[in-house]
Amino acid sequence: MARPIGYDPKEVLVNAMNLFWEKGYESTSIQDIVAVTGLKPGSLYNLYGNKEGLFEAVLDTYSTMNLEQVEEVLNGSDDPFKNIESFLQEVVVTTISNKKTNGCLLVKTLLVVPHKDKKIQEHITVIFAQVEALLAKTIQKAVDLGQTTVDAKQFAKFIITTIYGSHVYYKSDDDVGILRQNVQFLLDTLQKKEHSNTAIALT
Amino acid sequence: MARPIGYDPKEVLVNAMNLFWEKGYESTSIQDIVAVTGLKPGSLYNLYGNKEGLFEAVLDTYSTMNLEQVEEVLNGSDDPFKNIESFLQEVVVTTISNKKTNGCLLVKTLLVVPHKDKKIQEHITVIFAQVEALLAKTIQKAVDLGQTTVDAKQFAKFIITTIYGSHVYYKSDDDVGILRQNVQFLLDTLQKKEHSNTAIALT
DNA sequence: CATATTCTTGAATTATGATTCAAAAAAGAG
DNA sequence: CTCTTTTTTGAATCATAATTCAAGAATATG
Repeated sequence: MARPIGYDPKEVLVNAMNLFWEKGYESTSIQDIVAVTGLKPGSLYNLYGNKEGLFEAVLDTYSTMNLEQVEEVLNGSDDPFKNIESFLQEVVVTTISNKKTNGCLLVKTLLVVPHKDKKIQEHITVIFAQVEALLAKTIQKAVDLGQTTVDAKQFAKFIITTIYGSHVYYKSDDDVGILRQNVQFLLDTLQKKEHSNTAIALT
Repeated sequence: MARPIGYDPKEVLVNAMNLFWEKGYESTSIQDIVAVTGLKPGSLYNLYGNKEGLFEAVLDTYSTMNLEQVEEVLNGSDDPFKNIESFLQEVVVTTISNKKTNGCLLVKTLLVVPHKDKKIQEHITVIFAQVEALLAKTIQKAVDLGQTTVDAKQFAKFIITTIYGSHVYYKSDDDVGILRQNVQFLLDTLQKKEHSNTAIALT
């Protein structure tokens, strides 16, 4: 009855996402989006209303992908401490492989999106809170098993803070050592161990 | 012999700085700068060449101000551990009072400035390294006095990472508690103490 | 195969913002 | 008071980018 869409909406969003991620919201033009997605301006505006709408859809794509990955790692085994360890190592690996695109899209966006843009800010805040909640739940499991004695909620916040910070730090100094070191400090603190001075191995 | 300049160059830079800080580089137009500085476009271009040149001058102003402050606190007393403590508390206070302007201008800029802009990126990297070096020196003093046993350089990096991260975290969740908590974790780790669960008092 | 419906196209429009430049203004030297 | 030098002005220009829209294309249904 009607002309069907001639593209994969998922693919469009992933392509747009990668571009926004690399160049940032302000520096990415609709022309750029047209170039990477193949869709013409009219189609894009038809689909998403405007640039901001497209960006919100991109944020959804990004955060869904991330949340799924985090959830998978944090529930990877029966051993919560191991899962936290895997999560932290995963973060290191991801940060390194994201180098070109400058760390986390959400962090970047949060710091930059103008104040007016409450909608986007709140969107991101909600996603952050979800990741933190997942992490806190896993830490609590570790506490229940006697693997650590930290305050789960507090320590989840501390971990998240360190991850944010690592993204920034790595951007200014791309020495992989810092990433591993920070993870090691976190694990040591979690276990109240002496800091070992040896970086953890990467998988 | 010639017409003298009719403004205070320092004041111009501080005004421009505050605007860039609040709105970000891309979202600040020359028109905006004209509005807050009182200088007309022609004068601005005369002085700084272009928008990027102006921004570099702003970065200089910002980092000079910051470095001076950091140096002052870290050399505030004969007790290096106390000085580190004061520094961390100072950071908390500053982060809170900066709320409106979204954390550190340098962090924000680093994450956002397009790749091409190597000059600005390197500029910021150098400043970061200076702060870190100051911090490492103070920690080393503490080590020499037997106040702590951490690796000074490593721990300086960890502190810096946490500060970056706090800026981001606080942006998404303006609960002051997180800032104090993170500082407490750092101090506990520095002393290898049990984490106390009580936030440090603000001055 | 005609038609209704929805999707696509991309040039045209509108908006915004960086930059230039020729003319005007200010000050001191002679 | 005139002239030289430097600064200031701000409208005009140039550049870029967001958004619109009328015409064309594709499909399924009757």
